[in-house]
Amino acid sequence: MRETQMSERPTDRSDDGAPEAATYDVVAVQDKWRKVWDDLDPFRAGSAAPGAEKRYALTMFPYPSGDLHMGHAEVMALHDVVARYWWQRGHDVLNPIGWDSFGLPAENAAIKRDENPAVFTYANIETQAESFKRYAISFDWSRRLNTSDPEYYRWTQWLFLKFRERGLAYRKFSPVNWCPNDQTVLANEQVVNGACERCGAVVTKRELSQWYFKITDYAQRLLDDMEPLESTWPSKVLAMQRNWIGRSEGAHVDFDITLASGETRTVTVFTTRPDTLHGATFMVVAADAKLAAEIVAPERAEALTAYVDEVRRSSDIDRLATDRPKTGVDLGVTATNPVTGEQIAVWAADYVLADYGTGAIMAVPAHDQRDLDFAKQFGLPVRRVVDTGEPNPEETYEATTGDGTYVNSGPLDGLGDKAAGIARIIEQLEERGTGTGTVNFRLRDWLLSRQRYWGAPIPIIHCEACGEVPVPEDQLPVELPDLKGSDLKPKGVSPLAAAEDWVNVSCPTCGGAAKRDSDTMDTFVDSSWYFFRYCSPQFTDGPFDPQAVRDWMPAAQYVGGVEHAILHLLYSRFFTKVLHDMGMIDFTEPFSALLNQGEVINEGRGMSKSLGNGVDLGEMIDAYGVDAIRLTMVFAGPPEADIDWADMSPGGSLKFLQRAWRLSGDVTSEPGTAPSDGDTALRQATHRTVAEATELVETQRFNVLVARTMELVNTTRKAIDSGPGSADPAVREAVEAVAILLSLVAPYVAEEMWERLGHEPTVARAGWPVVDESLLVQETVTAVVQVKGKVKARLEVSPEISEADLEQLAMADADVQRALDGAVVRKVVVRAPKLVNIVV
RNA sequence: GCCCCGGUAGUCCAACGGCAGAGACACGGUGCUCAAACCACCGCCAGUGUGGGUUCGAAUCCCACCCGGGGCACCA
Repeated sequence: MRETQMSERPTDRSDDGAPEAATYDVVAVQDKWRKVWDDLDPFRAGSAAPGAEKRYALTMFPYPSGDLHMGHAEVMALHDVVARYWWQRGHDVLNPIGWDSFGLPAENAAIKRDENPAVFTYANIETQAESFKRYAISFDWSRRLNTSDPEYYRWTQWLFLKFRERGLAYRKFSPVNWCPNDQTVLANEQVVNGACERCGAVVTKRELSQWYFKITDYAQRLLDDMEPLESTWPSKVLAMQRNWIGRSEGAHVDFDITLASGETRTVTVFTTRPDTLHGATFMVVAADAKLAAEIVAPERAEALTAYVDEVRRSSDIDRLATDRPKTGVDLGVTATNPVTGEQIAVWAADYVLADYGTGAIMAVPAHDQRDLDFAKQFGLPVRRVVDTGEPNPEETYEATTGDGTYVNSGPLDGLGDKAAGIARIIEQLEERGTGTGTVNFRLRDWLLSRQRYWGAPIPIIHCEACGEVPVPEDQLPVELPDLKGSDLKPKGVSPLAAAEDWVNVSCPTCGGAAKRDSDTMDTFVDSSWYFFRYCSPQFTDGPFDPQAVRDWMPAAQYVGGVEHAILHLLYSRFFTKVLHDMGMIDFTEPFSALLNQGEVINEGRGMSKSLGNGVDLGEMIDAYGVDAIRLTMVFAGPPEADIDWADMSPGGSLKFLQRAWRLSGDVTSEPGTAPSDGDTALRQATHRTVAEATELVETQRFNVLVARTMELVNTTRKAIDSGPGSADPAVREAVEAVAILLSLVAPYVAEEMWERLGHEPTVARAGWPVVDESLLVQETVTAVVQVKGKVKARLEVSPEISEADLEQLAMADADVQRALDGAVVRKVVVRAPKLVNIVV
């Protein structure tokens, strides 16, 4: 990182007694107020005045992998501006904190250290809690929860069983993503570019029997319910979710395949272009799907097996390579095109995905580049059925995908409208019973089983006689057995399976010998409902107290990283809808507004051990103090933009805070002095700043809020040194406003200022200054006179001036007349009281 | 390939379609000092990525392109 001017201590001292500007001792101030706040407990939800509006300020709970880092510092600083602002506005605020404390890092650490993951986990939680307190986030510390506490995961398990009762949790045997490094399966959402989202290992496939949540049942609602979030969620997140859900309209079309045995088998394909059915000249099925093996002609079976082996060997990463030549194998059977009656070849290829649509496609090479590449590779026929006016793809091997006039398409010929073409074909297919209009989603069900130890056990008992038996509710939680060290080593099956005493139980239904399900749940299950639990963390009659949830939810503001766009945020929305359908809540979206903060990077790149460009939060706080670090984070730029720490100057932030603090020592009037006799210009500046600050916080322009506060500090400094002087009541009013504004960002110095101004703690609950509207009214405003858009004169006018008067004044101005130079005025645009534009 | 977000002084960033500069960093100067740091004051630097369009007027709206960052991607 860039050289920063670090002093030994965050305060500058001189060795001799030379005159110097007063500074406060950052460390002493932090120690002092920590204790006071611990006693006052000022942020307890429910502590606002009776009848206060309730606001839920939520921030994504941390994973306890170590101490807090720069990223936490940023997200919490931004989040806390909003939470503290709401308190100042008199709202009742719920600002809870807890830990997402199940997960692999703790388990891996436990294997290394030969201990139980709880040791590492709970030690880190204490470290982070202490750091959060030092960092002065306005949490309600009475609501702490950890997802790894049995009293929490009891309800995670309970929810799983409720989902299962509703048919939303089920087990199936199918190919799954397998991380060979973490030795567990992964959800689709956790596979990024063919690699494990957590560890980066290349993901392979396995066939396993696993638990799934039926999130696909909610695909359409997850899509539809985004509409009201349009103005309060980042469009990027909405776009990513839409993309992930991947709705596409089209048709299922049935093709009859004549098998080698002479039997006929109907295979359904999904297409978004049923209108091009007349151009379907061959069919392709996913090579790795069962279907391929079932329909292949005997003499082609060996070739198919060889091909499938080849495909299996290549990882998803290889498959992602663009411009890879098309590969495939002829299955030796033919299908009947349902509209043309033609016999077309059936191939297997890896460019058709087994788990999208039906795993089989009709290939229309003329109008799909992938199909065309395949046709070219294997010499399959190409037939144009839409004339787009472009060169014929039969000759150019450039597929045309746009609109055009149908040709070679029987009844569609001559039609020029795609929508009509699609509608007509679907109608025809439905009449004949060979197809139907349909909607397809890219979203897959959520695979929730994990073959690891440190998670919530799946509360199911497998009995040979009774099958899957849910653990009775009164036996929840199913607690983890106390395993440690090598017992936890990943071996491809859950470590729980080897815990004989734990896994062998009697069946709750028949009493016979049975085994517990030895998998644990994906930790994203834990985090899909923690924000409900926060509303009543000690509740024992259910996952949450319905009244408490009614009081606080949906969360008014959720702050966290965009990396959860299609993971946590999608899953939480799904959980909320299910809870709604269960009748447990009366809303369907958990988070009314979402803010994605940017990342803290260094020298243009993400901080990482390998780059050696990490910045240590603890060291930064030791060098500059909590307030300066928080201020730097908030002032850096718009909250959603990345912060390059190399461009930041925490030293400058500290300098500003010292400057603001100094003001509080210069105020000589008594606390409670009425400001009405104070200097009007300074009063106007104060009230304008507060009015604007209100707007700025509410529109999340926190960096500008800081700039406005700096401006007020500068103005007040001038008023003290070369204006009305330190005794003027307006100076007190201004400095008190500065303290309150700063309390959102720099709580320690704000508190110190508040005390020096003669007030009792805590400034955090002092209340937002009331704006005197009359002080916002300006006696004169500057009107700009433009000639052809160029400024030629400025006039001081009344804000109430009429358009006619302003025009007259403008035309009479000497500079304007000179600029006009006798030219003919064609038009005069008047926007009283601010502007006149004369067009010549 | 498709979809988002961004491009304004040396740097980080402001600017309801209406004076391009709020704030800060860095830099320079003056005062204070033996000197420096600190502090106070003053100064400094851009016409808004490029090309068109709309408009009385565009950093802002529209179109095309360039550059940077991110997301999705053999999704039928």
